Order: sequence, then C-alpha cells, then structure tokens
Amino acid sequence: MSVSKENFIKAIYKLQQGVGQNTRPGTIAAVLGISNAAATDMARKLAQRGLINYVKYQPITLTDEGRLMALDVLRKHRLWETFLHEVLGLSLLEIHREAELLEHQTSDFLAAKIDDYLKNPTTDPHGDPIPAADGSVEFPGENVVLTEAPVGATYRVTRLAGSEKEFFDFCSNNQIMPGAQLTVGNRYNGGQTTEIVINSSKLLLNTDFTNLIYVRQNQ
Amino acid sequence: MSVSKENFIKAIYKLQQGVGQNTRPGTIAAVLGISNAAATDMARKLAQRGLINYVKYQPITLTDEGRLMALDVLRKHRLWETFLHEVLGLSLLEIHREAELLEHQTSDFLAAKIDDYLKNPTTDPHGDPIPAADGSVEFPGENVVLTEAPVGATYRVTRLAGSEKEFFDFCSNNQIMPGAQLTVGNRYNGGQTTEIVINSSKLLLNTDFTNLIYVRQNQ
DNA sequence: CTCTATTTTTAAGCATGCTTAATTTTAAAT
DNA sequence: ATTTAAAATTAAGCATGCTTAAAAATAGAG
Repeated sequence: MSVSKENFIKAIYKLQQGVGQNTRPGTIAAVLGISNAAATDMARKLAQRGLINYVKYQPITLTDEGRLMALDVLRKHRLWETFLHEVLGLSLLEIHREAELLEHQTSDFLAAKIDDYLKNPTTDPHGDPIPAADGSVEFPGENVVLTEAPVGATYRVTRLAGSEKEFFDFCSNNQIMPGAQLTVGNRYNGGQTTEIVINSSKLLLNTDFTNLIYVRQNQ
Repeated sequence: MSVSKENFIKAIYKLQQGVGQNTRPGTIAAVLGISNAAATDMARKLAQRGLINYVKYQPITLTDEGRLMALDVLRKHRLWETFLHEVLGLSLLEIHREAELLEHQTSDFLAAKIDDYLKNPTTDPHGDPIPAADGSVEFPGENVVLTEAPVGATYRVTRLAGSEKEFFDFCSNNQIMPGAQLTVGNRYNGGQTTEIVINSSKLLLNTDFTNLIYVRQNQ
C-alpha cells in the first residue's frame, strides 16, 4: 500500500473518531492538503480495493479491512513516537513529525521489536492509545476534553491531541503533559475561555487549546 | 529528492568504490532491479540537476553535490543499521533490510540524535565506515579482501560486504563477524577456494563468499 | 419550495518512474 | 577492417497521485 493511501485511510479513521467532524472528501482533502478532486479520486480507488465504503456524495466509512489498515499505521506511528521520545529524547512536537514519515516504512517485524523494547506500552507520549498488532485498541476510560470539564474539580492530563508547534511550546512551557495535575478554576466568555490552575500558576486558555487537552477527574 | 533518485545516486557511489565494477547504466540497472532504459532516463534527469556527470555511452560519475548526497544517504543507512543492531538486537541481515527503507525518511535532525545516542560510531555492524554529517569518511586502513589475503597469516575480520541471507547465515553460523580472528591456511582451485581456520574450525570458502569478507592482518 | 452557495464529481492534463520494443552506438572477435 | 553481439538510447505507453477548470449534485437560506 502506498504512502498516499495509508494517509488517506488514517485520515478517515481519525475524522471518524473526532466529534463534530465528517468524512466527506472535502474534509479529508483539507486534512491531507490535497484538492477535493484528488480526494474523490482516491475514494473511488480505495472503494474498489475494498478498504472503504464509498457512495457518491455520501460520507465515507472504513470497511473492516480499512480499519485494520488504519490501526496498523497508527500503531507504527505511536510506537515510533514513544520510542523517539523515551529513547532519543525528542520532544512531543518532534516525535510527531518524524513518526509521520517512519510509520510508512516500518515492517511488522520492526514494529514488534520496538514494541518489545518498550515493554508493550498502551499509550504514546501524547496519551493516545497504541493499537495492538491484531488491531485491538483500549480506549481510555472517562476522559473528557478540557473545554467541557466541570469547574472546580481537579484533573490529570491524559492526552494532548494537537500537532502544531505553538500548542506544544505552550504546553511544554507550562508543564502541561500527560500525568500533570490541574484544577479548572472558572469559565468566561460564554465557555470560550477556561481558567486552570497548574503548578500554582493560573492560566486562561481559549477553546483552540482546551479542545486539544483531555483530562480525567481525580478519583 | 525522491527515493528512486537517492537509490540511484547511492548505487553509483557504491559501484565506484568497488573494484572491477563500472558505473554504466546497465550495471546500475542490474543493481537496482530496473530496466536499462529506466537507468538511462534517470541518468539524464540527474545530470540535469547537477548530481552526476553523464555523457551518452560513457560511464557515469558523481559530481561533488551528488557525492555528498550519496554520503548523506549512506550515513543514515549505517546509523540506522548500527542503532537497530545495538539497541533493538536485529541481525546483520535484518538491519540492512530495514535501514534500506528508513534511510530515505530520516531528517538530518533525527540522524544527529541517533548519532549522539550511539556516541558517534565510525563503523556500522558490517564494518563499513559511517560518513560524518559533513560528508567526510574515514576509510579503513590496510583492509584486504579475503580472496587476496596472503596464505599463512592471521587476520581480523573488518567488514562483511554481503547483503544476502545465505551469506549472513553462513557467517553467523561460523562466528565470522567484524573483530573475529582467522588464519588463511591454503588456497586451491587456482585461487578460487580459500581455506581458513576460525575458532579451531577449518572452512573452505569459494570466491562468492571470500569476495565479501574483508580482513586486516594482525599487527 | 426555490434559489444560491457550497461541495462533489468529472474531465483533461502533468510529473515521476517505470515498462517493452525498436533503433543506434559501442565493443569485441575474427 | 568488418562483422556481430552486447549495451545504451530513444520512443511510446502505463499507473500513480496530483493539479485546475467545468459540470453536476446537494444543502442551506430565505
């Protein structure tokens, strides 16, 4: 399978996971940075190979085979991220960039070796679950996006879902990382702004950041 | 630069290193497993980009820029081989196969991180020199191919230049690896067969294997 | 319910990196 | 020196994965 096809399948999988997102050609095209026409074209090809369900003008869904392929790529991506972070000390931003390339050139054999070396981790450094070789995934339990976490409670960060330098720089400058503890102090702006307290600093975050931070309530 | 172009440039570099080999399109095509026509075509394109010197019907040479590119790919290949061998415990055969893919998807940044982690190795597990980031290479000193090593002397293995499973299986079954000590006992068959003693076993090797084993005389 | 704006699809075209077949050039043998 | 075999080159064609532009379908606003 080609890099383009793997990325297309992966994009569909991720869009299906996200809330308020759709898997229409235009959305996929925007994610991948290609034209709508190219996305439609690719959809036709992948449907023919039995990887997606595609009816003209309808949203796309993955077949079982397509889902397995997406999970395979995601597995390799997240194994690399974990490896690059824990072994080579790359930052959260850097691991994404490198894993994006390496994921497509990784044999099942090599993935298994990395998995062994890391002692079969279940989440990557961003807090995303790492699918097993057979495609099974343990979805994290009672996670909630920070935008919607009730005021007054204390949480642990479980996941940083961004991919931009600005976001990771901010997180790293403020010790926001999976495992970190924070309290939601208040909400302003009709819910657009969330006040959190972390490491005795008070921060005001807008939804562009709080939508990317997932937390789990303590106890 | 594309994977095809990188592999083409790399093939030229390696053929230039080898003795009794040439850098004509047909030879390159055979190494890469493509048609002569495709090799000629690629030669024209790379010459246009200033990476090779190409005159119709003449052997190809690398420009300075092309040589640097070859060394960059080779550096990444050999860093990966070293890393996969030393950290993940892959065999000499396995590291080649995996590095062949990873080498093209490795940023200079990542290569530097791997290099640091390994404490700047100068040779890979096969005994091949690892070019530095600036393209400088330390060629091993008084190496000689086992086919031509004088009879009666004792040597250390410096390099295993093969890429086939059969060769590596044989080497690994007989403790032939960089650093191993051996004595050349005799030569038969008009030089086609070399008798060596290694680990108190006597082995008779033909040129298809002795051409791939490099040694340095003790002291 | 109709019109319009948006999205999707189709069509045509392009670069890359291959292929096979035909032609040209070179090299080797007599 | 000439013939012949091998190698290199050119030409034509194909699949992939894109592009832009035009046409068709859909969804949303009024």
